[in-house]
Parts: sequence; C-alpha cells; structure tokens
Amino acid sequence: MILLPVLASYVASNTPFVLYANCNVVYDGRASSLLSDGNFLTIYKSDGSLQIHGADKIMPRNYQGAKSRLSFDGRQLVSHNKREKILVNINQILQLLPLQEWSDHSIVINKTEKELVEKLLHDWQYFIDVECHTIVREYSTDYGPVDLVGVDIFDCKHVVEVKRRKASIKDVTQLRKYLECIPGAKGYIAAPNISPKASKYLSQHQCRFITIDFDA
Amino acid sequence: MILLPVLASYVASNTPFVLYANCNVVYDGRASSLLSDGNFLTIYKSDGSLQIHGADKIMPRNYQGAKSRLSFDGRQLVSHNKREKILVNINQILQLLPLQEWSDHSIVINKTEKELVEKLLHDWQYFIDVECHTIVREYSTDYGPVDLVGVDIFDCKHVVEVKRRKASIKDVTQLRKYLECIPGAKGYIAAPNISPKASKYLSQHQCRFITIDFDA
DNA sequence: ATTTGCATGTCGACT
DNA sequence: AGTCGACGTGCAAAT
Repeated sequence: MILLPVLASYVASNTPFVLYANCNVVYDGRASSLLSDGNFLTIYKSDGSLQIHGADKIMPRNYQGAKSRLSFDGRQLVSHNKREKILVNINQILQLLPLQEWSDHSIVINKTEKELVEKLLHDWQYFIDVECHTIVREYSTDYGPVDLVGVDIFDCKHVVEVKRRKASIKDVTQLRKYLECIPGAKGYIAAPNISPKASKYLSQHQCRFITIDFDA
Repeated sequence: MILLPVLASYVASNTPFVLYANCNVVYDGRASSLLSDGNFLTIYKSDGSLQIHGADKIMPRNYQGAKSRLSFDGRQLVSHNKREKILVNINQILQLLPLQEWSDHSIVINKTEKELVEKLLHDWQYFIDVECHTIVREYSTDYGPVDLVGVDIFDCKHVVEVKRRKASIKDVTQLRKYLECIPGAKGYIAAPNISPKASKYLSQHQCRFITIDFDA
C-alpha cells in the first residue's frame, strides 16, 4: 500500500493527520480494551493526543491524551505515555489527510458557573435576603473552597454552592461537606433548578434552595 | 468553490464526513460560545452528532450530540436539536472526505468498577473481614443504590462504595449519603488507593478504607 | 422525559 | 506530581 510510507512520514515529522482505515485497536492502561476489526477514523494532533472514532457518539472509541508519543512500524501505530498504551493495527488505509495550519485557539464561552457566582455576589441581598458585611468568593475550608460565603451581623456564615444547571443530589452532598467544616453555618444551593429528590434531601438538612439563572 | 455542492450532497444524504475548513463556529444552548476564524476539523456522524476539533486536546471545541439535525445552506452548516444550535460558517473548504462503511461496533472493555464489585463480592471475607449471611449488590436506598451491602450475624449492615481508581473526597461524601439512609451501618470505601484528605475525612466518620485493585 | 452515577471521563487551577 | 472541582461534561441504565 502506497500510503503507508506517507503515514510514516507524518508520524516522523509530528504532522497532525486524519486516517480512515480498516483496523483494530488494543488499549491497555487505566482500563484495557479491544476494538475488533472495522473501519475507524483516527485523529492525531501534534500535542501528542490520539483518538479513534466510530460511526456514532461524540466520544472516541479509544483515546490517549496529550504528551503521548506516537510511533509507526509500518503496520502499527503505537501511542504510549507513562502508564498507557494504544496499538492501532492497520489492515488497510482508506483515506489519509495531513492537517496543516491547524488552529489551536479556544472558544470564548458564556453562561459559566463563574458568571452565576458574580451575579449572586452582585445582588446578594436580593437572592439570599440576609444582610452580610462580608462576602468571600472561593472561601477556603479544610475540604476545599466554597463558591460563596457571606457573614451576617450576628457572625453567622451563609454558605452557598452555585451550580450552572439543575442541582442534583450530589451537589447537596458537596454542600454538606463544606457545612461540616463551618460550624453553625447556613447552607444554600443556588441553581436554575433542582431535582425533587435533591430538594427533599436539601430541606431535610435545613438548607435552602435559591433560584438563579442566566436570564436578566 | 467546487466542494460546496459536494458537501451539500453529503448533508442531504446523511453521509458521514470529515471536513477540514477555514471557518468560525457559533454555539448557543446550555451555554453559548464563539470560536473565531481558523482552520478546524469538523466531523459529522450519521447518528446526527457533529464535532469541531482544534489542533489539540481530546475534546472537541464545539459539539452537538446524537439526534441532532444537520442542514447546509451553501455557506453555513447548521446543527440543531431541541434546545441547542451550532452554526459553522465556512470560509473555505480545505479538505472534504465522505466516510463510507464506517463501523459502529463498540469496544470490549476490562477493568471496570463492576469487575471490582464482583471481586469483592467473591472474596468478601478476605476484604471486609466480617462474616455476612447476606450480601446484596446495588442495594436500593432512598438516595440511590449502593454498590454492596453485607448483613452480619448481628444484623449490622456493612455498606461498601467501590471505586475503580484512587478514592477522593467526593467518594466519601457519596458513601455518607448512603449511610444516612441506613441507620447503624458501617461504611467502607474499596478502591486501589485513597487521597490523604479523603482518608482523613473517611476515618473522621468512622469508616474504613479497603484496598482492592485489578491485580490478582 | 427525568434522574442518577460511572468514566480510560477531560481539563484547568492550585498546592 | 497530587488533589480538587467544573464541564455545554458524555453516556447508559433505571424510574
């Protein structure tokens, strides 16, 4: 097959490429897996990452993160890093493209949790309805930082965990963890919505739900 | 550009394809984002999913899940589903490949959490060191199923949360949530390892750590 | 349709 | 290198 030397040259020069090939994939590392023979799409990026995609799903069938080393012995692509290894056994190359001048800039994103935190901080009184002389972002505790902590005139702390989407049970467990290190504090989940079970669990622990979303 | 009608035909016939193009991407849905002009790799799969990759990372810059609808108006790829929308504004097509006969079978995977659960179940005595007349997998509680619950001769319940990798603080909070619904139970985290903070948090709550891994 | 928890989660930030 | 938490998490299973 005439494309094998081309592939070899891409690997040698760390050129990113897309390879459509009949192949199978063996992975061993954190888990281990086999992908049996079929036509799959392999993407190599010059950060060292490798991913093998099937005909559906967003997630690749197999993948290896950045800073992996790729090599090619004529038939087999091998990607390995400290503790993981992928073998792509190539039966037949169907398509092969180099990806030159591939851009690496990132997206600019809105509607993040950070924005909701800012919003709540700015309009604390409206959302929490308790006057606080101090409000701290990323309040540090023994078991990690809390999104927002306000201190009222009685020195009582109001601990708020903010979520960008509907709050679930595990969000409440996260809040409880923080509450344990801050004796006497009141707990809040602030989110656009909350699931019924999470809501029940929240109120059983004398915590309150605050509605907050991205609309004006 | 001669490739635009080709792209149109792929979209019309729901043919999966890889498109390398100079483009920008606008997303609005759960969040909103902008990816400014650059050369990016777009993958369309016939399950309706779309993803736009940059030159690094495993994750795409933008994506849309399965069951989305793709259309093309000559310049712009549009993918939308119930509540999300992506626009890919194409300045120039650099490469375009149809992906025929793309395989959709999945990997066969080993070293899952399920395997660790089986292992612990099979050698309960060795790991937990308490004789139990009953051991239940996926034991149902008000706040979700527990991996393993054993009942000893004093009717005391031993609640085990299994993790396939190093246990962290949030794994302990998950265990505690289950313990709350089962009064008088003893709690265990079984994992290959545990972080120092998680270990401290675990012992503060009178729970035990059990070492279990994928080796023989 | 909603909710939950696993995942080779990935990724970024901070220690 | 280790730990932690957000993420448009994705994804499957259970309800």
